[in-house]
Amino acid sequence: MSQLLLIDAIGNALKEATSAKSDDLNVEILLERPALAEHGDWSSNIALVVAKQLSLKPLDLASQLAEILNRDRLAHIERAEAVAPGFLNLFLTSDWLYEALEGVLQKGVKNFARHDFRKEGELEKDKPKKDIAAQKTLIEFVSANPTGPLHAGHAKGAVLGDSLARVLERCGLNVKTEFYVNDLGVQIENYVNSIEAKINNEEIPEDGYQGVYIEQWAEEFSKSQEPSKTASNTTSDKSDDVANDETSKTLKDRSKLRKWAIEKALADHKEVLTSLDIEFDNWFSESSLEPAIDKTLKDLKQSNAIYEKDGAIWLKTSEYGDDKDRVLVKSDGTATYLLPDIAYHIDKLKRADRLINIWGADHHGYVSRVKAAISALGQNPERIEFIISQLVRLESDGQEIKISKRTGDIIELRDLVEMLKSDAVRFTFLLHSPDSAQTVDLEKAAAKSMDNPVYYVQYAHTRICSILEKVETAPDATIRNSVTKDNGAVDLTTLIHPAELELIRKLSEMPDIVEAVAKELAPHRLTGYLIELAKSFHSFYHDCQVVGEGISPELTNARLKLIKAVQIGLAIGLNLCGVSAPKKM
RNA sequence: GCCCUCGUAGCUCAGUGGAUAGAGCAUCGGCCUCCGGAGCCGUGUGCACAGGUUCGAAUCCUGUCGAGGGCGCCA
Repeated sequence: MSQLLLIDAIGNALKEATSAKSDDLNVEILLERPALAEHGDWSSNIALVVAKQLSLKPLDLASQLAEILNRDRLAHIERAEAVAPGFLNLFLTSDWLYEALEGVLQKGVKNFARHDFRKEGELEKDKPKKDIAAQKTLIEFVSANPTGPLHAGHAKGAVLGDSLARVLERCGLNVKTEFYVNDLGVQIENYVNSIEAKINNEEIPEDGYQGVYIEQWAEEFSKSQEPSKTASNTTSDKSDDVANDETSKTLKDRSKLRKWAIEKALADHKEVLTSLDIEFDNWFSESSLEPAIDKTLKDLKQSNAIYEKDGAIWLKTSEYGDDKDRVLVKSDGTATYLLPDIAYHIDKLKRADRLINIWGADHHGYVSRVKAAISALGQNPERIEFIISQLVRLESDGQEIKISKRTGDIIELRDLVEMLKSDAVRFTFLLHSPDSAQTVDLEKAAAKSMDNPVYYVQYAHTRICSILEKVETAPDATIRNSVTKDNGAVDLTTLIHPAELELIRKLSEMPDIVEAVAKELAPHRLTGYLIELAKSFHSFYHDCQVVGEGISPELTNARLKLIKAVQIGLAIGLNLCGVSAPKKM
């Protein structure tokens, strides 16, 4: 049952009811699912919206529309009802639910709740799907500096970005994910200095990195340099060392250490991200931008967007809404972080039509600067969208966990995954809006209890698998044989229990939810929906036995179809969250 | 001081201008001869405050108060 048919029907009724005056009536008819069952399956506010410009009373118009719809007796529409102050409520016959159920089973995990926005352009008003589905979308997230392990603060951006990419992909978009590696600049030198200091048993410098990993990695590096352990694969390095004098040897060692340290951090990032089932399509190295950085500076100069003051080069960001101008090149001749970042965005704009950046709230000040630079270079800043994720607060036993980068007192992402497990990390951090300053209680998030929605949802999937297994392995041959195989005809009209109908209804909402997540870039709506779907299933499970004595084969077969469809929905939803759909728990 | 985000139930949070503002947890009380009780059902309380726009505002606008983040020739 397509909403389009209903919208069409209302549109025709509207034309008929207002024939004389509706020539320039240019409104979009929207349907919504009323919160209350007594308000029907679908509801439209169209009469309220257009009444004024037609100088009619909303309720009168709605009544007229209802009359026309009832008179025409369209398929699937049981009745239409006008209700104060002017809503038009549609009640559908229950066969639309059975059709919806069949549709889920036909489409299966592969195609249910899948869209192709590139073809579905006509429905939207303010933001056409075709626009959303620009040819290529590049979504950048995490992008932590390669100066140490990822920490708990990176979790939200990581799961947000990855799940969003999954959802956009399911909506037919060409999506690529990217991790920007800041492997240039002072923070890298500070990092290398810190490891070097540890190697030489010296104090870590003032502006260095303090974490315990520095010591461990220093040790690891030292070990890797011992000839006995590296002889097999570093012969070229050895010969180089022997051939050179002391100074160049030091430089060589330094550059070797830098390379090793960056790769070490990257490997560490990849490892923990993989444990969260996150694989980036591209790891983009800042150092690969060096030629582009010069060009960007020249282009900015040509655009008259920069000037010199106090020996530094400034970008006129204040002309584009920033509160002050910003330095691009410091008086010592080195670039600030902003310059390569501009070059990076220019590069990305060449590779994709639409950019999505997921940044932590601590970087939001950069939004206006990057946009300013993009504008100055003649590009459309609207092509870059930012999701600013508010900082997550961690609690343990109700006490906030203070983190301090200075002292290295942080919770590594690895520890978080170990504590909560990947599924719980992903679901928990997807639970709330990026705009919400979410508080995560570690004990609660780790608990395998009712407190923890991820297990509640997974448990629904497990229960379904358990029932299906029971049927397939039933010792009673009559049960096994009475179950209709996938292609057989099953009478779904035996599904009349409120819990059954509610479950189908909830399941049928899923395509809309997936679409909304993609349009609003709001994965938390998906986790919220999955909790609702699981709740509907658990209620059904409690009220309606699928197999057993006293359940007719017809009913068993219909209910089996129902739970298989729900299984499809749960599997899709969990997968979009990056969470497993287990058969057993 | 300026900018961004937020302020909804005791707590953690949903709520694309719509109808009686919802979940979970916590509290209290029910439900296992039954497919996995990691479950189900019931039980009160709330839109920070003040204006405005609108037929209709938790939602949009303005102001006040409060929280977090930012405002560096750091990243």
